[in-house]
Amino acid sequence: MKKTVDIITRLSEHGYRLTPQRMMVLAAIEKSDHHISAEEIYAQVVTKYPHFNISTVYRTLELLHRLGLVTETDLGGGRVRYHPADKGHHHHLVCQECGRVIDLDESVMDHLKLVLRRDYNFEPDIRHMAFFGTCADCGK
Amino acid sequence: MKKTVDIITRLSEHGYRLTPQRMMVLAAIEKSDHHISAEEIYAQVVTKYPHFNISTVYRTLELLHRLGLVTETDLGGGRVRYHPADKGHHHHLVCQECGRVIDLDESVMDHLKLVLRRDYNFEPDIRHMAFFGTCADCGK
DNA sequence: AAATTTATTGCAAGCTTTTGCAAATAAAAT
DNA sequence: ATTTTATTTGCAAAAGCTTGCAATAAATTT
Repeated sequence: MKKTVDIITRLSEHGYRLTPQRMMVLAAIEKSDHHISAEEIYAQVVTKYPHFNISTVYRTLELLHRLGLVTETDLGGGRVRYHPADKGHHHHLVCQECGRVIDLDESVMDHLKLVLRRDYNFEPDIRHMAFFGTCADCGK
Repeated sequence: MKKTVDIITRLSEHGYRLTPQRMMVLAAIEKSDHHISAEEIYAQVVTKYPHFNISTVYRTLELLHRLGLVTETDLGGGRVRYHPADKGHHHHLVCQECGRVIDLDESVMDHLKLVLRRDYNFEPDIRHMAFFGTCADCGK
């Protein structure tokens, strides 16, 4: 399990600056126990740093995602949710009827990953997927 | 291959009204040879119907998607793209480096669909997926 | 054919996310 | 320690999409 300090090292190694804003966004994501939204990160940081702007949250999230340190997932609800990539890769089933979110083990995507690599020579970024559909209860 | 008239029948059967706006949105989607965006549909219809509003496009697309007549897919580029569901189910690989879009046969998702149905009793709506990643050329 | 009912539309406002740009500042060079 | 540099930030505006609501109009009933 990677720690915040390792992510900081990665940023530094890639030549990105270690700004207080980035450190606070990172802390908010790492300490969150759920799939956090940009607005939630903003709300946490702005209490300590009143000038803080939400566009910095989005830019930091884009950077962390591009470096593979954070996953971005649309779980419905009209906003994207973020999760530290090191806190376990997993996927979700989202019921479009009742909104229920079912956790899925990472391994369910292994076969598809293999096919895309082998048959299409494509390296997919499948670390945190959400599939929409109808759950057992709602399907009668 | 389903025709526009069949979609109109389905709408009518479900008790939805056959308004001129809906007919024009439908015509724009059906006659498009690519994955069309809401803005493109709006631009086409508004030339014939100046009062036309883009919120009607989004509401019509949501309805057609809910009835399974149209697929919604994020192919990158900051906007969702729409496609008639009857024009062949297929999927895409989107390269995050060069933006290249590779077409994928519907069957690549068969195994995953089976697993989700069998092991999770979940009926997934996997009719038009896009997977992001790195294509053969960009992966060196 | 007219009246009734109820879904749908247009409009305006709002929400989430992105972007251009000048000012600020982290890190490197002196 | 100071200056230089290039990245990053805050701000404002905009893009894409959604939603509340009163007015409109499709379809049903009379």
